Amino acid sequence: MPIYQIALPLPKRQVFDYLCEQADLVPGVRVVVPFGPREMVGVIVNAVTESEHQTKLKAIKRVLDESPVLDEALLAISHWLAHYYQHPIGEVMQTVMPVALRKGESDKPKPTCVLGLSNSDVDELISQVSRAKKQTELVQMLTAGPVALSEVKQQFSMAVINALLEKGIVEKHEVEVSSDVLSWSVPESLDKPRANVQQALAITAITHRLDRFACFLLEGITGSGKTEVYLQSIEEVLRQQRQVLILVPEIGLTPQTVKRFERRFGLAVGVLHSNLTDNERLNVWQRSRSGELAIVIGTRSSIFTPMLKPGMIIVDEEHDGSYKQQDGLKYNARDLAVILAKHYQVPLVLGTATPSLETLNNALTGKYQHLQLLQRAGNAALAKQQLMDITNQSLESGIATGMLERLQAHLEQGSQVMIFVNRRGFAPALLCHHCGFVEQCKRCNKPYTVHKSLHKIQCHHCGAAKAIPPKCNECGHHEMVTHGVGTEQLEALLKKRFAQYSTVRIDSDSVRGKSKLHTLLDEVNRGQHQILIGTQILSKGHHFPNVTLVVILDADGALFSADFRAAEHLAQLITQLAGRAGRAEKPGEMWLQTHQPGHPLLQDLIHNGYGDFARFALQERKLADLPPFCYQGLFRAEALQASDAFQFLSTVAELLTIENVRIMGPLPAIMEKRQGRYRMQLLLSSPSRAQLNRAIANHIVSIENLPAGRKVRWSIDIDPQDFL
DNA sequence: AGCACGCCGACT
DNA sequence: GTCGGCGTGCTC
Repeated sequence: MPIYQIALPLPKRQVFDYLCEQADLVPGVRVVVPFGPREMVGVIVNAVTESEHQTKLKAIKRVLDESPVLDEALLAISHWLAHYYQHPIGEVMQTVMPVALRKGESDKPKPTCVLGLSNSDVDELISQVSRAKKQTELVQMLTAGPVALSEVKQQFSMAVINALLEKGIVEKHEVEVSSDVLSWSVPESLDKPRANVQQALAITAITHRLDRFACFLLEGITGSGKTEVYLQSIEEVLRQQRQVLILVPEIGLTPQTVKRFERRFGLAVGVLHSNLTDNERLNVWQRSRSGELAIVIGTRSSIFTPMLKPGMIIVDEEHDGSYKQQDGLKYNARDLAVILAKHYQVPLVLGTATPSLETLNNALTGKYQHLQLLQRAGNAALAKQQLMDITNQSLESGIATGMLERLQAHLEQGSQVMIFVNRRGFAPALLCHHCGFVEQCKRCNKPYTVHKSLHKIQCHHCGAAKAIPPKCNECGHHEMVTHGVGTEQLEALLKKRFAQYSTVRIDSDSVRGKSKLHTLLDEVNRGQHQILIGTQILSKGHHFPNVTLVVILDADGALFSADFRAAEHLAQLITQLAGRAGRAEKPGEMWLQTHQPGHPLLQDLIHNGYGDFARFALQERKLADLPPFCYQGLFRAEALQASDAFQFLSTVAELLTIENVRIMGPLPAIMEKRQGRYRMQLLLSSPSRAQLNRAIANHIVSIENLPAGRKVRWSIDIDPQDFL
């Protein structure tokens, strides 16, 4: 009887062998197997003739698929992920599959519900509806032919639909979707803008040979028309009847973005974002696999969407941190896109105004083709960047007095202003004016953030909140003062100081849902608010044409951070913000408040721009032997007892002492304590990615079985993005 | 990861 | 005398 190796969703770097009478099962097929006292859904990895565990083999309970759910590309990607990230194959396959399929649901499309008219005499039917306006509209919509229920629901409420169903005017049918044909037509005469020279060069470079792997860095300054390059390149791919996968950052996926793609080609676009249900996700997955969808656009995990005829992959805002998954399988979707494009033999376009140093380095060394868009189209403007030295300056809630006057001047001109702070809440600490005691979260050993409007102090690391203490816990004095500045405090100051203008605060406290964010942003652009206060959120995706003054309150933190990428991220933030404000006839200015006006990185950034800064920063990384000039892997461990984490990592360090791999640690993590657990890490770095990988791979099973690992939660992070 | 088995404290 | 705490070990 044939034996199959099955990948099961367990944190174990091994497969489990099972018997099955069926001899024709192939890798990628899901099966249900008995596992100890329970049942699990696993995926066939391989068929073998012998097993080390011959005597204890059990039989597969049920075969779920006739053909593999994981196609050849996804299987290859799963193995690559398991090897590169040294992650258990079962968990990898779990990550790669949509949730519905992990649970064992069928991968065949469910019959869709469609609504149609009960007879063809439209006038007769409309007369039956009588005066109900919405119902008449729906009947009219259906005169063109039956429409899917899910689509009808977007425009009409269930009440309207049910009313017509009860009257027998409309009927519901289940229809098998048969979408085995891949075919769409792109209109010949697309109403498209004319590309400028640089755009045209980029489009030609990308579309020159679409039938092979090539990686492009499309470095386009804000407003240079990156999207138009995407669109015209996509057009060529679509004409070849091939599909396009587009990755966007979490926050960048707005209905407007999707509509732009839909309107241009008049084709169905599959959209994947975090608010979809498992079944909606599965539906897009199926329609992409069958070739029905020409374009799929989505966030990080969309990289796992199968395609019948892949033609191109685009990663927009390639520098964005949301492409790296922070828990479980810590993959980077942008890096994975390179592997996938190579596998498919299709071009990959990485687009951004502020390339990550890793990608820029690949472009500068010729590994990627570097396409640059330096001309700004029509209405775009870049705010003029300037430094404001605040050493010895008087500050009011963190803002320099001179800056307040500048705000006043811009507001009087009828412009909008934007102030950027990197902290939510009122103040990042509460301390006793008498003895200096700082109120700290006991689980994280970090100061509580003060939220005055909620009358609470909250730990921003674990979320725990409590009432603001009326007196010092240490000395009992009643004089508690705040330290530092958050968005809430700035809002209070500016509301008082500029009472005649409307101030709005945009951070994750003030925008609970995504729709709230869009409402507020719309209000800003309609001119309902003049003063805009916010965090990171403001730097992504939205334009503020009437903003003529942008102030960054504190640029210094990032210059002396323990995280070597902090300066890069600050530069990206500043450049992105500068590109979001103002327009050609009304250019903006941007001020960076700093205690370090002479800092070379800041100087370079504001005088020579991001491109120059990035090249300079790359030199620094090279001298310091940091990524992308070395490769890193990070072992993290956390335990209730700091010594347990330390001991585990020490043992790991001993095992991994290998030539050409530098080991640092075990050291406490930057966030040394979080949610009551002590966190330590062990950083490995090597000039050779292969040697680093081999060092870990050779010992991972012994590490996995280390008795010292029982008390700790540990994980490996290959190419770590941050060191929190 | 789950889940069972197993050996020591406060309770109907 | 039992219920239940979570340490240890195993799952093909």
